[in-house]
Amino acid sequence: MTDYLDRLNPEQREAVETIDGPLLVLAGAGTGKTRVLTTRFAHILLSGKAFPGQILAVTFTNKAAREMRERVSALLGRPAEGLWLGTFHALCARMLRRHAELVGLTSSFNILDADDQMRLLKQIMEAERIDAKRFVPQALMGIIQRWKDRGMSPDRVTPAEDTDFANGRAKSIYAAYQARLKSLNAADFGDLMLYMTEILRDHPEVLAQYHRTFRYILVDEYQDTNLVQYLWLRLLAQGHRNICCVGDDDQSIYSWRGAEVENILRFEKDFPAARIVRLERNYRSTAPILAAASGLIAHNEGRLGKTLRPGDEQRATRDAEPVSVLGLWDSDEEGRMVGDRIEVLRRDGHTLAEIAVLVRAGFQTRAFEERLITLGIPYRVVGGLRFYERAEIRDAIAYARVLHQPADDLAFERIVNVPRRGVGDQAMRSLHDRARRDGVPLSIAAASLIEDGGLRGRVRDGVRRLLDGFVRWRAMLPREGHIETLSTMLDESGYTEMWQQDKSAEAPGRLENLKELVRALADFETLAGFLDHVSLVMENEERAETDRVGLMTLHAAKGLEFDTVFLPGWEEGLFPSQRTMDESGAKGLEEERRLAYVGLTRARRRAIISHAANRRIYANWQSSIPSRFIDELPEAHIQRGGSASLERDRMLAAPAFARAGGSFPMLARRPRTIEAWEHPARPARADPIPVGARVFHQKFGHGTVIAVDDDKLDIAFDKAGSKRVLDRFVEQA
DNA sequence: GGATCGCTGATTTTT
DNA sequence: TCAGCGATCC
Repeated sequence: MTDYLDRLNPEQREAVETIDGPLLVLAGAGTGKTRVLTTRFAHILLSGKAFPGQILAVTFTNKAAREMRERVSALLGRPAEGLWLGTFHALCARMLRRHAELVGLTSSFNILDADDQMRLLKQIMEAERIDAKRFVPQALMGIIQRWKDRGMSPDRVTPAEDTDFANGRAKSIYAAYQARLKSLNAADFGDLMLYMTEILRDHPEVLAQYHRTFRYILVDEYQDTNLVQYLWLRLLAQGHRNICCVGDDDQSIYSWRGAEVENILRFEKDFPAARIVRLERNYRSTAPILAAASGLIAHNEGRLGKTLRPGDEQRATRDAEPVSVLGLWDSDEEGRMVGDRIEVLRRDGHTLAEIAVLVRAGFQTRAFEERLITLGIPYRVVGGLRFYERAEIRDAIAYARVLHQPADDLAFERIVNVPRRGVGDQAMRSLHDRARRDGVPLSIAAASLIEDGGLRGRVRDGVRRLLDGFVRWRAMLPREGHIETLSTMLDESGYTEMWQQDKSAEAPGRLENLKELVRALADFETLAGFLDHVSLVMENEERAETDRVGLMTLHAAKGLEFDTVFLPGWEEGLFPSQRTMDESGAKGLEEERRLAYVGLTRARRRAIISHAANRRIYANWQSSIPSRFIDELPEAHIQRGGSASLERDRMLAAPAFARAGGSFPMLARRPRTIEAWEHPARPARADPIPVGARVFHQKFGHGTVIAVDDDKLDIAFDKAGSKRVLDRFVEQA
């Protein structure tokens, strides 16, 4: 009965068996976090402490929720049903449907996606006559979302929290935006958390009800919670105080999305007498990889302090290769290096799906894609545009939304002129005016405009055909079912034909996606069920288990693992990203370092870090220096190599090069060298530059040296901000 | 109302 | 480099 406990190590076992009272599990990368969470879940059920419906289990991603559900079912030996297991947002949506009227919505409220949100905000900013050029709507959206992340409805935004965006009108636009959402009976993602937290805070009877229901609370990826999620959890946990949070402060990489690591740090304060269990035995990576990752992350301050060590020393050491650090001439060579090595691995019988290339920013994947295409190596780009974010899918869903909910103005607006029905700005304005005048949805306003001649000619005919269509499709729905109806609707509305007529290269793919969407409908009983799913589960269901190399950002790689991990582009400015450092300073740098740590700890057996001396950024070449993170890796566990050798250093040091501003496009097409090289030995500078010195740099101008690290200088440039550059690129002013 | 031209600006994005 | 947007023209 309890043999599942035998498979755990002592710390894991403690985390599973400490059922009552607050518990914080600090789980390093690869220490069996998911196993602990799922086993704990099953253990609570199997020990008879609670029924499935009395456990609240929260994750961040749908994937994590699905995984937990599957693994709990496996442990129980039967499907786990009636669970409150899901993402923060899905759980809040479910709760909010019950209490919607408390915040002025009805239980059938719509959940808007990013696209709808932006359109709405733009409309409001336009109405408020805000110059969209000076104040970009995206920026305000970001501000509003951060407010929501911190649990602030418009009336709670204090002057101190306000920004000077749009001359101090941000708060009032926020209020208008919220009002508009309510009038549309809609909530955005942030609202799901915000409203539910407000309800729990202001309605003790509702809170008491959930206290009765939830005896145990489990939280995954606790380091990623934002303030409103934290408040929500704290309210719910006040009942039985049986809350277990699992997280890793070293893997907190979403602060720019509002996540606050501080939530972990204050757990003990909020829950006195909380038990803390550290999981430090790593069963994933080899000893050198762990040593490199640990050595790197040790450079961060303010950690809760964990040290990863191999769970199985023998296994982690056997045949373990050091972490490779390769210095390359330019980004092209880096691409070739990665491609060539993947080819070798493939020839040696390695599974491609066990290889990943992890980059800092999305655009970097492109270079590797091109290389892999040339070599004929199958790959998959993880992330990027997701299925439900594609235009054709969103259009089709908008059709479905109008079908389901004729009053869904945002959806109606999206499709009324797709395919073209001659509805332009002018007609749109009439529609809006009429809708406002009569206090009716756009579709009703359209009907009334056709009736009294407010719309004429081609526009009238087109819109009339559309409205007639909806009447027909709605009648068809109960008779023929949602699958048949949706596909008929897409055909009869002319939407399918629009893409059939389209001559562009993407058109066939889009038609394929539409078919896929109709297929996906089969998984749902009703149209409503499907629509709720798409708004909450915006993800691309991975199908076809083909063997492919993974290309993705470091963020997208969190939670995944691979035998071999390539980590290209470890250069100052790119990684750590200059922009992060400019915007968030030392804190930003630490988050970048955590990102590097996440990257390294994805690797089971092999990690290959690389940096290029010259990188093509957009149109031109830029020279760059190795990332400071490379210097922070413990030398004993890494192996340096690469082609950017003595020759390069001699050239970099040459005065002519420095005078040319540090870039030399004419040299970019240097003949390829096969992996030779040892680590570049570099000539010391004859006249060392001291801290505080005034210096001049060809590209960045004048500045003051604020720190010296070997041959690298941290310089606060008067105009260009602070940067790290090689001493040979500057001269004392 | 719709096509075309030219300018701008460009991380990370679990829901 | 190049996509996405707004301004401009038909």
